[in-house]
Formats: sequence, C-alpha cells, structure tokens
Amino acid sequence: MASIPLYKTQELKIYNSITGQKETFTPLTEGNVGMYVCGPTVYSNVHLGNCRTFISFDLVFRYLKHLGYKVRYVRNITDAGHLESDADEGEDKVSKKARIEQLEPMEIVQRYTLDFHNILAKFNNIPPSIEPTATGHIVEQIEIIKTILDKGFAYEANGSVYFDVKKFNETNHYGKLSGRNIEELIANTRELTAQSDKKNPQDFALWKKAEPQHIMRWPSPWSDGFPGWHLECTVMSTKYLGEQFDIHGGGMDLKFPHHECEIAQGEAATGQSPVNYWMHANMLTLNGKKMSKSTGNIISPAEIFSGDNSILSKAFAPTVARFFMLQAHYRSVLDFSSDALEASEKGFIRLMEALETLKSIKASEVTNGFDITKWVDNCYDAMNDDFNSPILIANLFEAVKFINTLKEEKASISKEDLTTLTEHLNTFVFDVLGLVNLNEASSDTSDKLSGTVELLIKLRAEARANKDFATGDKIRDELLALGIQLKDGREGTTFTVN
RNA sequence: GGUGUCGUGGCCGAGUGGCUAGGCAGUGGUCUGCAACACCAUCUACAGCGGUUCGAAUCCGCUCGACACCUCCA
Repeated sequence: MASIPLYKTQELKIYNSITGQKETFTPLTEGNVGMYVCGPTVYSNVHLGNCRTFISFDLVFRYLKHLGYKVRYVRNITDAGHLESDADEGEDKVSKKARIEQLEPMEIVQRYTLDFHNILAKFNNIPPSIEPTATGHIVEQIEIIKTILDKGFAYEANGSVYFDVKKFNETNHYGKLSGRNIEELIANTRELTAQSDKKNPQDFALWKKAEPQHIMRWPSPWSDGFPGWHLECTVMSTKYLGEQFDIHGGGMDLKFPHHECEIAQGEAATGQSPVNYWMHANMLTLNGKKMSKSTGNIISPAEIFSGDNSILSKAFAPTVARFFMLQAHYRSVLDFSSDALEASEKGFIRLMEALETLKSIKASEVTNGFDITKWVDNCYDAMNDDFNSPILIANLFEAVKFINTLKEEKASISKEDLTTLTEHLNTFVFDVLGLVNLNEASSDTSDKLSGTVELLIKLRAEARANKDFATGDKIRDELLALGIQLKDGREGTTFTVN
C-alpha cells in the first residue's frame, strides 16, 4: 500500500448535516473512528438506490481505513418489520410479506438478508465490523425505554409507550437536524384520529402493543408487542460505539423523522447528543424521481448485471455501476440512465487499460511531463474535501493521460516516481474506490484464452508481413465480434477482452 | 402549504468572486497497409431578470422550473 504523506492525514473535512458545514474531522479517540450506518429493512430485494448509499459509506469506510484509522463500522439489519404507516393500525412489512409468500417471518428476513449481502459483495463493499439485528436487541430496547420513561420523556398508553416530543422540546430542541421547529410541525401535521393513544401527533412509538394477528411480538413490562423503528438504531449504535460516537450515516430520506428521533432518544436517555458528525448520502433517481420500493420506481442490481430490463442497452458489471456512482459526489442527486452507465463503462475501461500499460513502462533518468508530487497531493486533497470521489477520478484520468504519453515515449518518468505513481494509482483505484479489474477477475480461463489469442495475433502478423491484409483483417474483425480487441502498437500487438 | 437542496456545454457530472474539472459523444490532425487504440488540437456552458463589485456563472434579491422531506423508504 502506498504511503500517505503525513501532512495530509490530518486534513480530512466532513460535511456535517447538523451544522450544514464542512468541518475538520476530529475523532473522539485519537486514531479510532466509530461509524454507524442505518441498514436496510429486509422484506424485499435490495434495489440500486439502496446500494448507492451503502457504496457511498463503503467509500468513507475505505478512505478512513486508508488514512490509518482503526474504524469500527456498525450497520444494522432491520428485521423486526415495522408498520407500513404511522397510523395505529397497519401491517408489519415483514409479516405482510410472510403472509403473502406463506413463509415464516424469519424466512423472509433470512432470504433478503442473504440477497443484501450477496449484492453488496458483488459491488465489492467491505462488510461492516458488526452487523447487529433489531430482533437480537429487544432486551436492550426495553431497557432504554425504561430509562426514557424514568426521565419523564415518555408515557405509556394502552400497552404502548410513546416518546413525548412536546415535553422533550421544553428542554431540548426537537428538529435540530432537519431544521424544523415543533410549532411548524404541529401546524403541518394532520389531526389525530379519535382512537389514537398519542398525546400529540409528533409523538413517536418506543413500544407498540401488538394486535392479535401480529406475528412478530415480544413480552415487555407494558404489553406483548414490538419496539419502535427509531429505537433500534439508538440501541445498537450506542451499545457498540458508546453513548457518543463519531459518525452516523444513512440515506437523506432518513434525516427526518428517523435520525431526528434518534437524537431525541439519545439526549433523553443520556443527556448527551449521541453523534458528532451526521452524514447523509443523496438519492439515486430513475427518470428524475427517487428510486423507491413503495412507488415501484426501481431498478435492481440483478437487472444491471444481466441487462434484463428494457431501459438498459446491455448488461453492466457491478464494478462499472460502482464506478458510475462514484463519479458523482455522495451528497448530490444522481440520475440513473443506460447512456450514463455506458459512458462510465468506456471511461472505466480506459482507466483499467492504463493500469495495465503502466506495468510495462520503463523508468528513465528523470521525470518529464508530469508532477507526481503535486498529483498525489491533488488526489488526497480531493478525498479530504468531504470524500470528493469525482475530483479524485478526474485526477486519476490525468494520470491515465500521462501513462499513455509514456507509452508513446513522448514523456519520461524516473524510477522513484514510477514507484510512487504505481503505488498510489493502485491504492486509489482498488483500495479506496474499491474498483475491480475485470480482466483479472476471470484469471482461471485467461491463460488458455490469451494463449489462443496470441496464436491468432502471430498468424495475423505473418499474413500482414506477406501483405495478405484480407486474412489479417478477417482475424482482427472476427475477434472483435467476439469482444476481443486487438491493438497494434510500436511494441507489437496486444489485446483486451470486453 | 411548510422546510431544504438544486438548475452548468450534445449527454453525464465537478468546481469556483478574476486562473482548463473530468468522462462519454463531435470535429481537425499524428500514428496505421486500412482501421481500431493512443496522443495532440479544437467546438458547443454556467435557467431568466435585476443588484453588489474594478470584475460574477460563482455573493444578494426576485421570477420560473426541478427534486427531496413533512407517512414506510437508502
């Protein structure tokens, strides 16, 4: 791994959603980072929009690790299906799916947890350090409800326990993360239905009494029921990272009410705000609208990999989709389209080919045509500026241009600089961005393949030497039709497989 | 209706008070037996209208438009 310039490691800035500013990152414990990211509710297949968020935080995880931090990354699995709406009636999403598919709720959970892991692995995400489940932490959730009740920030009503937002707001600020105030919320919330147990519409459930038909239920001091959605993240983040920790991430759509409620719960239980840096990843859109399970405006990773969707012109490798996403900043909305993905794929291939080319570059006495030190600085500056992967990638393409110029022998590089360039380029491409070289992925068959193609290249070279261009072109064109492209250079002919 | 974000060239997407983002596509060259690849050069920009400023696409105001949240969602 490439060494990090010492003066660069202390310059990381993170955009903190709660202050709306980029702040210099200072962890609570020097050298260590605690990071929590809200995971999925596992009641259906993960879609590409979900994946973008987890790829964004995978980038954060990878870069923090690259900077030398010891990172504990906690990401939950929500397997206690929560209600489909805030109304008191309503079906639990996991139970509903279980009923429809005639399965046990935990079979649903298992199926979609496996899908989630499988897809994220295809995108080359590094698994989190701890991946706790909501149902595995019912006891802890009951305990924290007791604490919040003791502190007077919650009340029991008819077997359910609700967080008293109005009471909390007397001493704290409910709405500090999402920039709201309670008067505004009251003015914009519909009236409670007559049968609600809540004192105020803004109150949210910490514990819900289960209706008789509700399958997923646990005993508690208040009723047989299930915990509120916001509570699990409070419990699992603080259990594994402490009452206060460094980074809390999640999708932009979780900012309100989910993360707002987490802050309220944490402050109510401990008197301290739980999180130092809030990070929110922006949405992936399709046709200009947010991808969303409930509206069905989604495309699945499996469809990307197979090309099996009418909006796709072809299939795309997971790493190409990842590269496409990393070409946009994580806080920007990114619109998905087949054209955009194709453009990314071409750029990605050019990047990978330059990495291959670099392996055969010979060092000279001096470097001419490129400032390696400045380039390394630029790469770190990009990532230190709130994980700006698009700028990093732009810098990588500057290196690509230089490498191709070296190949043409129109520039030169010293031995030392060649080492620096190679190490840093590989580090940024593979370790930090988490991209995968497609040619190396299928190394099993590649020996036989390359042997075969080398033979054809030799035959073509003989034909061309004899001015038999028809045969030479036939070999070239038919290989191209198979996805194998021959490249004639001054050192002979090479090939790439698409 | 409330809150917030944004509107960049053919497409995708960065960034910025004066200094080329980058990728894809296009055009003209170099290379080649012809190509492809690569390289060099190059053309399309900062929604509109005002204001601040020596200077704004970048700051401020207004208008128009888009999106997100205010109900489950990454």
